Amino acid sequence: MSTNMQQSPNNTAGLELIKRGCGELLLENELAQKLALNRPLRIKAGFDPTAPDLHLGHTVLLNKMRQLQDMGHHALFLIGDFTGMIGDPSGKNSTRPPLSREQVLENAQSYRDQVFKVLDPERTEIVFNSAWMSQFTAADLIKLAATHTVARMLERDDFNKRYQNNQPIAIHEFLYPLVQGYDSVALRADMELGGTDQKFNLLMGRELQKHYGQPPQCVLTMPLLVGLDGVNKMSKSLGNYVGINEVPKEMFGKLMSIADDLMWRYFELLSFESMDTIARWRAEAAEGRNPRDIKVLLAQEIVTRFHGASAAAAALEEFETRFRQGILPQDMPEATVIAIDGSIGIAQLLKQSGLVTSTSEALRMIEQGAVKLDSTRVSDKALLLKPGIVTIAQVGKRKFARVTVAA
RNA sequence: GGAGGGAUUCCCGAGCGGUUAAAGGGAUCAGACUGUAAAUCUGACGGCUCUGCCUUCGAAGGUUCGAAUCCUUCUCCCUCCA
Repeated sequence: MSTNMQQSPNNTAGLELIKRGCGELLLENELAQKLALNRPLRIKAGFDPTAPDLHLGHTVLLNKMRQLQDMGHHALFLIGDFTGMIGDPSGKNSTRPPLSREQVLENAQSYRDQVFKVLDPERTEIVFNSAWMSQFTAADLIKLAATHTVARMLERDDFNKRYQNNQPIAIHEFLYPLVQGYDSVALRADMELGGTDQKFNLLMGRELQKHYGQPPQCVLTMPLLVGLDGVNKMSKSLGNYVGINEVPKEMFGKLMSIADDLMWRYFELLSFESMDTIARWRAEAAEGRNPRDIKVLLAQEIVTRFHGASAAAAALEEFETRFRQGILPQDMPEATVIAIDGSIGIAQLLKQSGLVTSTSEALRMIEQGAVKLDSTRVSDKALLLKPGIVTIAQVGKRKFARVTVAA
């Protein structure tokens, strides 16, 4: 892949590369014209100001951004600290409390730490929309709001759904697409990237740029990655995600937990393997090759990307010994619990060591046969342990702790 | 401003005076099985000093032997009319 604009004057080839894997490109001929200008294009992508926990879903977009950077383009990584006060209407009708300046900066640093695992820092500019929005006057805002009608806003799918379902829509939520669109004006963006669910907002940027006398940005949407549940889009709040900062064995295990059928979608959106290779694997699976083994390849590729090959190999090995052969992991959390009256009940021990969240849960787990001490199943709910004991406590297949009982 | 409808345990959603910690589904967790933390099946799924006790059905009061269920006020949401 070329890293220099001047070396890749072939715009047709560039256009094809840009389109690969994307959901939709609007408008293709406009982008061709922009590419023909032979200057680095300003590529915008917006992100929440909330504490980032970037996951594989984000990397679908970031990988595309990186690809564009490698073609010589300039990434505008927008942190929506002003829009964050609104909160993108998600149908949950919850507005977020505004973050403090310190929090925003802290989160921005956290973005930097994570996002440069994918993006090229040399070609990335991090910007905050509060920079221009905090200068906005009420009059400016009214002028901005006057550019669009309520009916137009209600075209947006989630607004429409909520409206149809008699769910509330606060007026300020209409401002979100407008402000996000205005960001494109302020940044003079040539193109904006977003998930397919962002299409409305991205197009709003086009409209507003025209309105403010700028050439409209192109819009490139990327498909949303389905979460581990196979149903909803991958998101932190739904807990169905694989974070790019997760330790190798978690990352590996989570990827192995996806349904067999779902892995093909993951291959398409996350893998750098050629489409031909993926198609071949798919055919092999259809002919009886164990899908588990192919899923391992996916998990290995992703873990390698973020942690390196040796970490990926180690994660695989641990996975095999632990789940196939049922051997205890090498490293596990340490915990110390206090025996108050000369001994401690098993339920208290599990609760205090953090393996369960309540004594009720501890008792339930014992009833269900999930609790083991030193690999021996515990069935006595009233079991007492004396100080001085060190034991490996286990709840289910995945929760362990080396527990010391202290007086 | 007027009339009506609604707020239930993580989510959706039943219940409409006692047998209700509250149906059903989803999510989650556990067990079995297995080719994996897949799939499938079974079970659990408020808390605690756990054969019992305590807290929960938007909030606060009230009626009653007894309320998620009835009454009053309040908060929020939706619909229609203006």
